[in-house]
Amino acid sequence: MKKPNSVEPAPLFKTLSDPTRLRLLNLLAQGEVCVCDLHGTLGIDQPKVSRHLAQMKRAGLVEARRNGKWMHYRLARHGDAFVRHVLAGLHAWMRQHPRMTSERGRLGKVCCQNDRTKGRQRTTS
Amino acid sequence: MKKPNSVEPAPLFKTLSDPTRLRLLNLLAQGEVCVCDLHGTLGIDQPKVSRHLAQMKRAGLVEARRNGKWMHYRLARHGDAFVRHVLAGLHAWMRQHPRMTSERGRLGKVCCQNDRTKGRQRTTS
DNA sequence: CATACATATGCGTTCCTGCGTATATGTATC
DNA sequence: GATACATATACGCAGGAACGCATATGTATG
Repeated sequence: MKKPNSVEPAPLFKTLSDPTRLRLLNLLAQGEVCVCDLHGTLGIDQPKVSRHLAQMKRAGLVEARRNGKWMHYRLARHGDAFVRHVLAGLHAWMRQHPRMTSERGRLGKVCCQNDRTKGRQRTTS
Repeated sequence: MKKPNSVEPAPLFKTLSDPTRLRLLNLLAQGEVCVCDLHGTLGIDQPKVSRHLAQMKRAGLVEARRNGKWMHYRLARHGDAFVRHVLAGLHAWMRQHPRMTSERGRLGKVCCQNDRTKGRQRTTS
């Protein structure tokens, strides 16, 4: 089912070459997040968020789940070793980057209060 | 001297998002190579090779050394851990990619016969 | 210093990408 | 089914990236 040879680095790097997409990936590292949370946390227009998510979904970097009106996005665990390697390095970088860490911290104070039964907990209980 | 925090992933990924540049990096993994060898091996127009090399030089991925009329390019050992991580993964991928391996093999049958005293040896002595 | 060669760069064009705006789709509620 | 809300997409535009071509720079050699 997997085709490890079909993964070309150039398109992957292209997908990762946009700062907005990296900020989204950074938030998604926290777990499953709905679009309105991403939109609210980063202060980015909703259509812009949607488009970038769609692009990353096409690239196989994220997966989506519908829950009522809300779409929840999460990181896809990718089958290709090279992709996993790059993403692991990226997330390590993000973990120690002040602004990225700050944005991860801001997540959870915004928007839709639907089910949080699974996944991350809100800091503001 | 180094500024590890100044390395932004997005510009790095953008630099790596072009197939031609990846093919050049692949050849440079063999050691120091002059522009005419890159040009001849890959069958890419010389101005195109020069421009991509210049871009990667600006990004700190390669370094250049002049030897008479020839410019020799080599991979730069980058100070930033994240950059090194990504490049290591990339080169590992290239090592097991048929076309990339083939192109590395073709290197050394072309162009300028200037000093090879240091660095890789030609297969065609 | 004129020539030949290796490399770099300027220029105009074409293509791609990301954006803002408006609107379409999809879902729940009344 | 009409409304409200969350999300996705269509459209036109503006900036950027890569390219082909011509030419400039830089270096050795006669």
